[in-house]
Amino acid sequence: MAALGLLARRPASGYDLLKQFEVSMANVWPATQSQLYSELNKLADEGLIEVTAVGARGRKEYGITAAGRDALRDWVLDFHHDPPLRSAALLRVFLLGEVTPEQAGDYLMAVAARAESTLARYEALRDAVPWNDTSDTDFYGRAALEFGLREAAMTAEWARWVAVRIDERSQ
Amino acid sequence: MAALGLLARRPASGYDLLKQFEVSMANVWPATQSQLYSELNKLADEGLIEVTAVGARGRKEYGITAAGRDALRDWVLDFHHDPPLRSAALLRVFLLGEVTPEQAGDYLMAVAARAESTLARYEALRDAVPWNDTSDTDFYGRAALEFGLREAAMTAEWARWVAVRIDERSQ
DNA sequence: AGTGACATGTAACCTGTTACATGATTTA
DNA sequence: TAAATCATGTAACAGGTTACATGTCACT
Repeated sequence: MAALGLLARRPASGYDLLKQFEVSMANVWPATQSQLYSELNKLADEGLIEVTAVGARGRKEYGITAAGRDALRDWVLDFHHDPPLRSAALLRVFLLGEVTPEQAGDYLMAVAARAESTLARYEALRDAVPWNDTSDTDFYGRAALEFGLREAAMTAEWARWVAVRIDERSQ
Repeated sequence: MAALGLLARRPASGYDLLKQFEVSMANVWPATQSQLYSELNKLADEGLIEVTAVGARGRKEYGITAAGRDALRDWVLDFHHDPPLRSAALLRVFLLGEVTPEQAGDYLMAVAARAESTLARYEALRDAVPWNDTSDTDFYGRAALEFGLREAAMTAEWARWVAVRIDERSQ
């Protein structure tokens, strides 16, 4: 669906999309090259996209069809079918009793450090990108970034909070 | 790995684990019956768990082995191999430009409402469970719950924040 | 005797990953 | 002309899902 979403903005080849994924959606929806090409063929088979131009080196430029745009709109507004998330990070927390309090504390401080470096990266992105509120792409990209910012800050605070409690408890 | 973690606490059968998953870990690591039984056989093949008792109706009770405990400790402290998360919910936000501002706003208010009901559920859980800080299981379970509480609150606030901005922008 | 809970497993299918494979075009 | 980039695809495998399949034991 991510590929369909990008093609809704403008036509592109698999190769183009791959690069767009790297810059704009890597944090949200990572996709491998192999996956993307088979996804494009599948979307084309279903009539949601179509080849709009053929270029050099076998390049196929795809564009979204009317049916594709309908399917995308349906998907965007339907959040009931979201797969339940499976968080290895949280599962670890459940199992932290298996290691010493020192190790558990170190682990949480590492989690906090990672969240803080993610936060710094997102802040840099927020400050570097000239967001233009009149563009939907910019506006909603900024909204998604805001989520990332808040989540990273929350995670770092939470990890330090737990680390402090582990420390208190182990004395 | 979740099964291994539960078996580290006490021996259990696949059937027992299935019920434990439903109550204690469903929010973090959902698992299907089919998956669990094949996982148990795989763990047994690898020598990380072993059958400690055979009961009626073919019941096999598994216990963690020394090798299993080592593997679990390694896994718990290693957060580098976490799979990158793929968030359908955030991808939707990126694509919200495909629908009208009204629909986008409704969508975000629905996200907020869902987060708030999750929050209420977690708060009820927090207040209902008699947490005993001297038990590792309780302590770390409480820490994981705290994450859930903060995440739900953050998500609800964020969704309302975005909804307000959509509203301002569409006037 | 029948129902419900206990208890485990297999088969078909889908999605995704890594690694492999191939070739065309541009640029230094 | 060699290297980098452009461009797409296949194969083997891993992990997960749904649905199917099977049988036992306790209780009424």
